[in-house]
Amino acid sequence: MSKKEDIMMATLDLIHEEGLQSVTFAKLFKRANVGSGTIYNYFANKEDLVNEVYKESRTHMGEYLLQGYDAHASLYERFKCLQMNRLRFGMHFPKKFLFIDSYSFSPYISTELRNTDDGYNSSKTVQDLIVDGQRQGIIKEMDSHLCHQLIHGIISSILKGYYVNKYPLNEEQIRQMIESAWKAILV
Amino acid sequence: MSKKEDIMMATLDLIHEEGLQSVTFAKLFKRANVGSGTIYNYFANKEDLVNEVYKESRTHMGEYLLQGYDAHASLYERFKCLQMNRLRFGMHFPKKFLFIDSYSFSPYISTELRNTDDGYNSSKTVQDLIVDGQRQGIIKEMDSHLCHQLIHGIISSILKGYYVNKYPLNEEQIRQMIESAWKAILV
Amino acid sequence: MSKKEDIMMATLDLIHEEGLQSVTFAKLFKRANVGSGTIYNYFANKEDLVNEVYKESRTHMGEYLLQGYDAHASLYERFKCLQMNRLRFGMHFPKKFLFIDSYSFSPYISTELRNTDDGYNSSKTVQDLIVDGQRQGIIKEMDSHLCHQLIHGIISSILKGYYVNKYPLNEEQIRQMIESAWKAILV
Amino acid sequence: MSKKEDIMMATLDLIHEEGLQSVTFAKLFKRANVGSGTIYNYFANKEDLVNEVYKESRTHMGEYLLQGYDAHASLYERFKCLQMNRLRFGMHFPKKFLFIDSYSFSPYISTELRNTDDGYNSSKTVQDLIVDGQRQGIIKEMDSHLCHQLIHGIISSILKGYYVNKYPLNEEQIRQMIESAWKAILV
DNA sequence: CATGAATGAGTTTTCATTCAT
DNA sequence: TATGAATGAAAACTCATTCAT
Repeated sequence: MSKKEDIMMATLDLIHEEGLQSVTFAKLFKRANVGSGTIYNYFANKEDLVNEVYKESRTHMGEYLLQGYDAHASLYERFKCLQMNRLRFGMHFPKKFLFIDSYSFSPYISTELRNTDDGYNSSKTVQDLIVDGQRQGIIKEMDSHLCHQLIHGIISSILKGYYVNKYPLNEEQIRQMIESAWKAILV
Repeated sequence: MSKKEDIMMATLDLIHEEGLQSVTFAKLFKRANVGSGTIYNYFANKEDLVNEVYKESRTHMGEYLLQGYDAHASLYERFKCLQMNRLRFGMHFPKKFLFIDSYSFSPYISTELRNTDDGYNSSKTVQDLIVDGQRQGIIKEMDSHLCHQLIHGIISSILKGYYVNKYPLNEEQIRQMIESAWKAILV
Repeated sequence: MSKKEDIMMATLDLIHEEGLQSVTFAKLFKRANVGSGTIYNYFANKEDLVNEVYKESRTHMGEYLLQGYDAHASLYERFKCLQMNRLRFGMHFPKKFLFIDSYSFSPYISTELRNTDDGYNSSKTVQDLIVDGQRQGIIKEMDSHLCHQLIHGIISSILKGYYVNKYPLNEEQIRQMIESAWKAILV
Repeated sequence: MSKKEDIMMATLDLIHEEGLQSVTFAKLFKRANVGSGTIYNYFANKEDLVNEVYKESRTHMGEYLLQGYDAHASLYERFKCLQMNRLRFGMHFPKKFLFIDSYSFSPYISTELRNTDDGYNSSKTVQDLIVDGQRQGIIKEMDSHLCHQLIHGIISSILKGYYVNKYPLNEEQIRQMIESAWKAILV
């Protein structure tokens, strides 16, 4: 793995373990096994580093969300695919998921960065799905962003419960959860 | 207003504007219009100050949640009252709500404080409601703390979108969201 | 003496001893007997500190040059007064004189700072003297700034010889040097 | 041009633009368009590089000073030739002149290098001229090195004013300055 | 010879905290 | 109580130099 990746991974690890505010360069270098100057070959400063990690996480999640997505499948199939992917991403990459969740609305992440496209248009895909569902009279009429945020909140809460080991999430339970989220936005 | 209150308000303001990790005492003293030594008359150190602000915010929210609560109303009425209060608290006191939401799990907030009662038993009230609903077979069977977290997560997610101006939140939309959160926990 | 003065003096000393480029804050703090953070209560950074020292030196010299100056004395008397003061300043404050001499034309000192008034109009007094002398037909016709610079170069060279102990400078010798400089600009 | 020359030129340029103390290898490599390791094929380290540039500048000036010098001309003619060459060198090669002037006494330039012959005996030529003039009773009695320094100081001072655009230096003014410098060392 | 990624010692800078007033 | 100058440990950052390719 490249030094740059080492550093980004160590950053994500440390943020997960101790929170952004207690990530110091000293800890970072030790964890990433690089010399103290090395980071400056790749990142201008700490803020830049964190932003890069954020961007990479967002891009990764954006890509992950669309895995196996079939635009011609039924509404529920499409919903299920997207939200299962979201859930699975959170299960496999808890550090990235939590980092995105925690910092997307913090002042540390600039507005423009927050609103930046993740390169996979996953956000637009979800929006389209919602609008489509509303047109068909299946999904409740409401601001599509609001609806998106609602779904995200549900999935996100489920994951947080999973993270603290409140319950296991096997295939059957995942299915139940997705269904539960689906019900929340039906007319 | 007392010096102590000045300091706590300035702390909350700065955390909201720049994030906990970039709140320095220098900024704090300037904003609160007090001398740099003054804080040590009221707080043992920075961590203590932040914990005090956290405690005050939690107490405030706890009190707010129970406004107009009628223990004898129907299950849904009680749910609606509590969650509407939660949503309204978030709308009226964004700094406090976000601070609680963002830092409840940060290492900066001591564990004992995080689990402490807010002085209004609002937490217990919500738990009781959930257990009651499950006993009646209306609310899905799951750990009651987890269920509480699920509801909080939904409301929180919606508020965050609102904070960054993704959408407005009028009476109609508030009603919809409470309903959706309700549906999400039904059997 | 104030901490600020301690720091400025130590700065001047170190620049004199080792040159600007090898003045580090570590040396500075040790020499000035202050804590490492203290400097930042007075100066924004190293450049700011050096500029302040430069300004103070210039102001001091500007004030010194006009000591005992009588605008109604004869041309030569006035010339003698100004240049003797210049020479005496250099003899009593070698560090300041050399610092001004070395850094006035270095890229470290911004053009605007170099051209800044020293607060005593000593520069203008010299210019006026030259123009007056030229009007009277005593001083050679030439650009007055050029003439000023010429005189400065002579005095400055004499001082540098003095600094390296090439000769003593008693009253009689000072008189001779001033006379020598005077001859250099006569018609 | 060879890599070595590229590096030396870039060094001189950067010293002129920002001062020795802020010339970093990073800037140097970029300016000279070479890889960061390349310099170590030609110079042992930074100090060595700067000393090489210094030596080259001194040699160039030494050669320049003797242009058109006629050992059999009159004392004043010889003086004029040498000092005009000095002035013209400064006008045509400001970077080299200033570098020599500014850093001759800096701790960065090794003492032995500073006192080293420039390869053209220009220094000895000036010394001889002075001693000759003193023997003839034309030039003031003083240490010949000091006299040399006095003359250099005058020329240098004039050039510095010229560099910062205080005044132009045309043929007439050059002639005047040489004459003034001459007068300054007469008995 | 030429390169540039990696390094870590050294430097600058920050900032919570103390303490004399 | 209220202050703010002074502090120094810790943090961020720089940069000459090395070395594998």
